Amino acid sequence: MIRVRFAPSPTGIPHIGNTRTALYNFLFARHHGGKLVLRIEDTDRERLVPESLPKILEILKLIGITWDEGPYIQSKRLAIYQKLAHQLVDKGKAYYCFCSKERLAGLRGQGYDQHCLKLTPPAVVGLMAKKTSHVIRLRVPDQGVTGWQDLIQSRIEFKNELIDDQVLLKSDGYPTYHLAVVCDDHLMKISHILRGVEWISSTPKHLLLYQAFGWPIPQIGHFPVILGPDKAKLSKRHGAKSVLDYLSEGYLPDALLTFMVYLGWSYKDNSKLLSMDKLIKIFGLEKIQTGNPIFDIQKLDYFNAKLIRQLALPKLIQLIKPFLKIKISSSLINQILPLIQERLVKLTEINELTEYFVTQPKIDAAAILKESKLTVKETIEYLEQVVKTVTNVVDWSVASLEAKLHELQAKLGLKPRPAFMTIRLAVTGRSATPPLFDVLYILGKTTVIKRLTYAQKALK
RNA sequence: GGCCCCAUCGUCUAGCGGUCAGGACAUCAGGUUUUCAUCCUGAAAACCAGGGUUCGAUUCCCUGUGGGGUCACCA
Repeated sequence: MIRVRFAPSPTGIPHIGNTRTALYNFLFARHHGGKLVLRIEDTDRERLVPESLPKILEILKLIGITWDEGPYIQSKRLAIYQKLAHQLVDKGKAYYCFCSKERLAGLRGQGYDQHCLKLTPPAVVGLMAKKTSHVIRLRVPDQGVTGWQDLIQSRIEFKNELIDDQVLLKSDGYPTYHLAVVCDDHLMKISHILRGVEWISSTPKHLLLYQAFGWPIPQIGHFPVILGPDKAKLSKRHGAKSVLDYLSEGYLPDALLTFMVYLGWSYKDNSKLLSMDKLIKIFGLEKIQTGNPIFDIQKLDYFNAKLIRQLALPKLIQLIKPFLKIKISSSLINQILPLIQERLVKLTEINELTEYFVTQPKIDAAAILKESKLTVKETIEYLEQVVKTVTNVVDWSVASLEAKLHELQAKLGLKPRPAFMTIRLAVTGRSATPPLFDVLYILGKTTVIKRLTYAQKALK
């Protein structure tokens, strides 16, 4: 039975890299019909950020990651770790250490265990009675190597002599990560440990712990880490954002999902949007890359824009409403949305792409003149002609607007581009909009005339 | 710096001894006869270097270089 776990530390809101680790574990479990265990590693009470737990759960939920057990909370399992740590002391695999780290380093290799390992019980009791702070350390062998065949990387080995005697139980009675993770993975029957490469150098310490306990060793694999554009590990320093941040910026969950999964993993040409169901079917560790991928926001934009284009209109309307900041009626937004759907990269862009439909835009006289290729007087006259033409449009439709204005353009001997760009600029204040006649149609005759008149004044 | 991992277009990657080294994102050019966007077509763009092994290396081995990770009573 395959059992994997996602074990975040509640020291902040997980960024996209951490969430990807959860995703890969989830996909691996589901693909093989296994279980995902959620565990909260909160043994560092100094860095603990209480609000991060609900955020972690929210992110998993929004992205579509479900778990089968947990969340187990390590701080509520202290007795277990303490008991196991003392067990190791009894077995001679670990020892009480009353020495400072510096002193220990100085004594290393010179029989420091005379000070730490062989304290007889009365002596230990005596020191404890004096409230001398102490830790329990693992006795790491001085010789030999500890290694494993990594599921993703190659075989990895470390010389034991290079590994320090790890602290297992801190002086505050809390376990260190190393103790807690090994105990819990064993107790929770984790079959595959899948985490980021930043854990590689900790793995031999864990392996040694498994040996000390006499426990079977699970399979272990390390995912590449996501790097920032500067090729350093993605972190807050890069403004590494969480899924929550991206969602509020107008990215869609499935775009984020696709983007994350492709960072270090491949499927066909890496350009397809993938749903969670599809991913569960096709995901496998074999396609995980060994090199560290670089975070590229352009890919995210690509997936998001593509997904928005594929959305059915009612769904898009529903999704976009929370992002609307300008006052606009439902019927108007329903008319505009089909025109801007394929122009939307992020949902937040709805405001800037819609604004000129409800507000008189600023008019850039210089830009109009540049496009019209006419003098001020001629441009104003042309706009006047446009006003007359528009006024005379009886059946207000895209087709007749197009017909009449093309007629005018031909009659005046103007080229299409300057003729229509001048109108676009005069009415919308911008040079890039959906098709002009659709825009005019939605704006309505009154507003179009009003804006044309306004633009004429601005030109004077 | 020690230790460990990694190395194909700018980016994500396919490749698992013999390929014109393929695709996608981004970029550029052209087209869809008003802009932008979409869509279509095309272009430019990579095997880090040097040694081996082999009839033959992008692929296997070694060294170097480069990049990354890690060196806590943090995870």
